[in-house]
Amino acid sequence: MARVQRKQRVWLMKSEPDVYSIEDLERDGRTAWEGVRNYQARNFMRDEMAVGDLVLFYHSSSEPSGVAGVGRVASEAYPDRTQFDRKSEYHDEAATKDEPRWHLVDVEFVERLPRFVPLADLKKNPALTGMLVLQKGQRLSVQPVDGAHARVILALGKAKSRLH
DNA sequence: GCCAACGTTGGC
DNA sequence: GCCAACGTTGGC
Repeated sequence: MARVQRKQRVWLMKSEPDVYSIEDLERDGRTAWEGVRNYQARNFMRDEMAVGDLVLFYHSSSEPSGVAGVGRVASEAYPDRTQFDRKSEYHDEAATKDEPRWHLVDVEFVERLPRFVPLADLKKNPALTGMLVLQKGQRLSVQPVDGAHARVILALGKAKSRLH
C-alpha cells in the first residue's frame, strides 16, 4: 500500500519542568504525553500529528519559561491510560475503554538546545510575530508552529536538528 | 501570590 | 441555548 506523502509539521508542546522536563525526556528517550485534558490539544494529537513531526519542547511556568529542546512524534495517537486509572490525577470517570475520551502520542528525545530560548527572546524577535504561544491569554499546551517560525527558533537555540 | 484569560459545567 | 459560576493555565 502506498503511503501518502506528508510534509513534516512542527508542534510546540508545553510541560512544566518540575513535572517533566527535557532532561527527563533525554533520560527516558521516549515518553507517552499523558495528562492533556483539553479538547483542542487532544484533537491536534489525535487527528493531526504524524510520526516524524518535530516537537519544540517548551518549559512552562518556570523561570525562565521557553523552548528547551527538540523531540519527535514517535507514535500514532492512542488512548491515554491515565484516564482509566482511578488513582491518577488525570482520571476521567466519563471515559470508558470502548469510548476513550483522551488520546496521546509518544514523543521521543531528539536534542536539548545548546542555548535555551527564553519566552522573552521569542517575544522580541520580529520574525516570530504572530506565533500562537506569544498571544495573550493563549494557553493551549499543544499547538502547531509555522515551519518558518520553527526554523528561527532552532537557529536561536543553535539546534543540530533541521526541518526537512 | 496575583490575576487575566479562557474552558467547562450545570441551572434554567 | 444562554450564561453565571467555577476551575485552570501560566506569565508576571
